[in-house]
Amino acid sequence: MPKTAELADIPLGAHVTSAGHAYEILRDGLIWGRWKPGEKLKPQHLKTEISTTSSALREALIRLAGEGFVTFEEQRGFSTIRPTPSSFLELRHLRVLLELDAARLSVERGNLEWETNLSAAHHRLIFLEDKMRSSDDLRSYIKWWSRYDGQFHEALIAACGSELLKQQFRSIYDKYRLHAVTELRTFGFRGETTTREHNDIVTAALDRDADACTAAIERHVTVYRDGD
Amino acid sequence: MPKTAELADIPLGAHVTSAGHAYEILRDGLIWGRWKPGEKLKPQHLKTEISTTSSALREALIRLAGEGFVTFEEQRGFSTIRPTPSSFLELRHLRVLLELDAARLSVERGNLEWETNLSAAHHRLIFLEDKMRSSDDLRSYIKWWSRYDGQFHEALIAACGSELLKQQFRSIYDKYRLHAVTELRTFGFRGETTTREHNDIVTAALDRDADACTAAIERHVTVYRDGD
DNA sequence: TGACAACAGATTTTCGAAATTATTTATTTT
DNA sequence: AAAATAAATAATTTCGAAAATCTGTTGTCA
Repeated sequence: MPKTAELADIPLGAHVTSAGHAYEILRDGLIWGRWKPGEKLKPQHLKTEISTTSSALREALIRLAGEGFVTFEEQRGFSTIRPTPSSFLELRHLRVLLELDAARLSVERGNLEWETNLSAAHHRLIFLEDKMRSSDDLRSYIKWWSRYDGQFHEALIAACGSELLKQQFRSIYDKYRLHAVTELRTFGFRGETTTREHNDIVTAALDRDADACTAAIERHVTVYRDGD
Repeated sequence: MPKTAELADIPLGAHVTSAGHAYEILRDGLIWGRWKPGEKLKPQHLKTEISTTSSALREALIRLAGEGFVTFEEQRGFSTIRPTPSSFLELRHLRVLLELDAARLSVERGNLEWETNLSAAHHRLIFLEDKMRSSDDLRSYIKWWSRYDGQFHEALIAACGSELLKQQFRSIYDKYRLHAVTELRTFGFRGETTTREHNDIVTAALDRDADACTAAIERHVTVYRDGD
């Protein structure tokens, strides 16, 4: 369990290069809404916020544009993406497609180590969810919950046997998270329901019931049925 | 039908910036095996091959690394990816996953314009395949066949309703193509079989038979069953 | 008023040289 | 000879200023 001091902020990965560092800062800031949707990201401007040079920022922004976290147009620079209901649904659809496929493979192929890691990730997640239900200030928990949720879903698909599939899932999941942050703030934490869903997923996975597992994931992800 | 002169080379998209230009050249070169697998791509070196500055090349390489066409490690630069049997299977698996889903949606949602475009793309493709069967020098056709095949599969999924899904498919398809180029050179053009498979796909699609269509696609893509 | 050109300010792109870091080669030590 | 160290070479990263391009404003003309 994290100490209180650690709960305040998640440490970013250590990076040797300044461009790599700028990339981490920007990526984190983008996911957590540091800049308004559609806002222009000008290297010259950002170098006061993030203390580095505009060249390093440009390089980081190019990488983020490739991953779809920012948009880029030749001669007119970078902007944050504009989350729309439609882009949210597209991301969710792709997330479900990838996760169901990967989870099915994982359930079929996973060994004891996979079970153990999944169990551990699940335990850590529901422990935090328990804490959250008995707290009135959720904001400080959201980042950690988000991280643990991500690690849980990664543990679930870890044994799918395809590095590419895992990598694609992670990329989509992170962009989905960027969109869902808004929703999390609007609708709040769903508490016991979420915990029950996570339980269903793990139970089915450890029972090696791929159909039940994928069904549980789909229920879990598509809770807000806003016009699929 | 392309003129002979055009057949020799496919024109790259016009770009305003020199980094964008370098990106196009590099991407095309990577797909068509201009550099050996695992070969280091050093900006300083490349600027003699591709006449531009090392900075522009670095920027282009960063973008290509983000898309997975080259690998990148901090402090030790860029290299071309090493196609392995395993990475080929992973790409193919993901390609099938995305294309089946997108094609099903397209078949369900496509309108008359979709039908028309698909029909056109198909016509152009089988016309070239006909020519190829009665030719003894296939090498000059491969690039064009590859392009038309890509356009055909894009036309097929065009009506899926998700820009993100189409974009992801394209990215995976291009990397799949990079791998398949080797295979195409090894096994050669499969001729009549391929044409029949393309026919099956279009027929099912225009019949609005999603199940038959996805089955036909899967047969088409997973022809070389090397240990899935 | 509206269309258009010229201008000014801001932003993006280009470029290459200096600083940093990795890699290879040569030398010394065990 | 093998391992460790040092020097030389090569590659990567950083940096900022100049060039090119875009954007918004002002002024002119029909």
